[in-house]
Amino acid sequence: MAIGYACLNIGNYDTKIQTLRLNKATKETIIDVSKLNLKALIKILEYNQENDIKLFRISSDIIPLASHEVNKVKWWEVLKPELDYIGNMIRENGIRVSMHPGQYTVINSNDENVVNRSIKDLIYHQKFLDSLGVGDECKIILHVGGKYGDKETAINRFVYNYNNLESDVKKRLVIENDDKTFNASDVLRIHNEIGVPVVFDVLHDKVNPSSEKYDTYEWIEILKKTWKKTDGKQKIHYSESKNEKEKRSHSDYINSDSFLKFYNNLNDKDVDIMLEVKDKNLSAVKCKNLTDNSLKIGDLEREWSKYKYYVLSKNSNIYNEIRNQLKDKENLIL
DNA sequence: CCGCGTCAAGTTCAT
DNA sequence: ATGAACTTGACGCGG
Repeated sequence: MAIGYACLNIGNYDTKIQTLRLNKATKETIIDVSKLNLKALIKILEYNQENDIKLFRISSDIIPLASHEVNKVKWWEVLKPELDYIGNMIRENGIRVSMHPGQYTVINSNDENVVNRSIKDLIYHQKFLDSLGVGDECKIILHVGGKYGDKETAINRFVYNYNNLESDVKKRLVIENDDKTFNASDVLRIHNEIGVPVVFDVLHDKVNPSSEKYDTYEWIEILKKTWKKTDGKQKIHYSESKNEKEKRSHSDYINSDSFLKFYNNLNDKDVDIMLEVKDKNLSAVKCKNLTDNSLKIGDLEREWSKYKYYVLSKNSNIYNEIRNQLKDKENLIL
């Protein structure tokens, strides 16, 4: 079991992923920003290694404007030394990385141009992971896409376009139940047609449940079967609502009690858990510690002290919440 | 240095 | 109609 976080790292210098705007995009700026971002990724991976975090989602922005037509850079050649270095790091440290294209990547769109751009974007993600030389267990997570008023047709178009993807892309693709349209039952149906593994998203299932009366834990068991041995461990997404009103928004931090309850209820702990939460590595380290009975309070406090001044100065809200969460942990341990 | 309008891109839903 | 939300705030201009 590994617990991970997505894209960004809070509280550590030189870990920011930069973006480029179109009007600034030249061959030179694209390479410069890419190099900076790969340096940031190295820092993040070093942090992950120090903190025993073995699951991480790499930001799609790592290569700026990667699948846009303005980007003609052969980054996989220009940046080969950096990519090799990072790939070695990931393999040596036994980290499982993933990527998650944005909401703009929609392979079931009814607009052919959108589909073509989306395919290009998937190829970018595949090429990035392949250029690191990481194994097939390092996945690209994709949503099914839009409904366009007719779910049936939309699913069929997804299946058709999926089947036409090149096999290098397909071997890394997994799909996820979303918060509005395609629920757990829909993605399982798609799996049954094309064999693509399914990431179960706990929060999405809460806000967009299927008509079956399976609960979270039953769904996780059912969807475990969609993962073949070569796909690596089953992967799930865990997050919590920001509040009652903004149910679909991710919370600033993971609530210790809720997470432990969830974790203890898992029938099979042999699953990788990706947290989607605003405070990123902070909650990831905390949740990992929560599952580790051997951990001492002093370790938690040391961990926390590394961040508190930064977080306090940047975001006192998160500071207070996390401090309270750590108090929870003390109570749980004692 | 800070505030805030804007940023490559698609789709859905709440207001 | 508009804006927010999503995998994610950061860029960069004007003051």
